[in-house]
Amino acid sequence: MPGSLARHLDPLPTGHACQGCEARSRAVCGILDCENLAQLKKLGSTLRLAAGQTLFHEGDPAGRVFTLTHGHLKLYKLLPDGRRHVVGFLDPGDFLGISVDDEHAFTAEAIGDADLCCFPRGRFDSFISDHPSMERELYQLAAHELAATQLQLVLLGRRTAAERLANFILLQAERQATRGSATNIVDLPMNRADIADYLGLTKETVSRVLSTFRAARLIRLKGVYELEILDRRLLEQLSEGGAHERATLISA
Amino acid sequence: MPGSLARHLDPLPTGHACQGCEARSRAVCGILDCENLAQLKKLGSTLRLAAGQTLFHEGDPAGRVFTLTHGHLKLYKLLPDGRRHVVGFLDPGDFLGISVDDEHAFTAEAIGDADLCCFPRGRFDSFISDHPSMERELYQLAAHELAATQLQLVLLGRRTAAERLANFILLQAERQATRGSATNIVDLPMNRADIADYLGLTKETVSRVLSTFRAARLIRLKGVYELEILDRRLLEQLSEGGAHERATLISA
DNA sequence: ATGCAGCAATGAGGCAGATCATTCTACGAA
DNA sequence: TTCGTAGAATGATCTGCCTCATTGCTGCAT
Repeated sequence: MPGSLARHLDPLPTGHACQGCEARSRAVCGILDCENLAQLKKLGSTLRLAAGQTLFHEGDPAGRVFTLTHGHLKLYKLLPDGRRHVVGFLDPGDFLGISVDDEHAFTAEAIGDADLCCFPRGRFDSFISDHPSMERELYQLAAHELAATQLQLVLLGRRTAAERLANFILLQAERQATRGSATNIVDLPMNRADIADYLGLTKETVSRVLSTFRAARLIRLKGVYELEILDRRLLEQLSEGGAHERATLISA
Repeated sequence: MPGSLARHLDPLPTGHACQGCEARSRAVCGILDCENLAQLKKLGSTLRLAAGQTLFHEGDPAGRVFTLTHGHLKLYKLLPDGRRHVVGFLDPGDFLGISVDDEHAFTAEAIGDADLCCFPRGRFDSFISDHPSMERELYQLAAHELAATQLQLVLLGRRTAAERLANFILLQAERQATRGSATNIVDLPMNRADIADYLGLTKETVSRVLSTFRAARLIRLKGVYELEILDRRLLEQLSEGGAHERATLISA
């Protein structure tokens, strides 16, 4: 969900601990200058997750906060009977650790291999207390997340399967645009079941709707984990949720 | 959604502008001492809304922030074709104005008559910059809201109509407990259509499920805008979303 | 009281999406 | 190459909730 735009950054001096970090331009630490960044970096450590590995479970004590530097995570909650809802996906640069509670509210699991910076919460908190710009940045982030999540509420509460998927594809494209190429090629690092659990659908419905989109020449599937947007305008109309469009656009 | 617990407050001296404010114990300004509170109060003004009146529309410039001091608001978003989703309800003490954008992300409308404190955003922002405790409080609030909204995502994405309503009733009861009586009497200031649009259902389904609950002796309807919880345990089981329970609890 | 207006409750039928089952495809191991 | 496996795609059927329509209730104005 975090959709902060890439910042322009001064290059780091050679030998800086964060040299070559692919996530810095999008991450909260990106607002720090050289010295402060190095200072923060020293407070934490790095961590590598293998595909499918769990970073933490729902209910675990939330003793650390993270910045994802490479790869993708999914965040989900489980109901007692096994139903699952994916609350969000994390891309490189995303921050993980906005929380009131001392417990994690969801499970975080690596989709592919992933790298993270991690910081003990106490040390991180006192660092941000000393750096008001970071504090403000985190507030902005939380506010931004909140707005995005409210949009997702509307999606889950009131939109059709086709609208949900159109919106998802465009959002995914947009997020990838902020981290590089602004093409119409969209990566889907997660599988169909993850998408389904994110959109409140079943994997079968996701499959079917994507097939419909393909048949209607809205998209082209380039393998399972990648697609190309062919008709952005129509996807946008679907995503906005105009009324009759739905019927006519897709039935054809 | 905001569920902050009531604070213990030192009484205000007679003549204080916030004397007798029913919302102070729950509101963000409640953490301020006498002087600072008076100082904040002077930055803004008060506002009274009649039932059904709109405070602002989605897309309006977000030039002010608010604290609801009396009554109830609903916050909703509209789709182009008229579908509506209620993002949340506001009770006395709730803060309205967490936002990154300079535009309101939803429409805010009074359910009954309502009173608010309102502050120009610029002045409010500089006030909180000068009061780190307020800043932290707002961050906490945003984080709390975010967590509550994520729970709502699961609700809308993965729960049945009965589970949604059981959860809604309990949540409503809980919020009222923080502002006074901890009884089993629950006020529903909003009408069935509002509840439906909040839970991603239709008003008919809300009606039907409430009737089912009544028939199953889970609740008693005391007029349209008030109900009594008769079997909290069963409601909780439903709300948690255990599997088979659903079938057996309600069919009887 | 009577009629009216606004919700809520209830009934009948339809449909979008779920569920269950099968086939297809890609890919890694033997 | 063949086999085996996992996920995706597709088909067949079912169902929970929606839609549309009617009835009932409560409060208010005449």
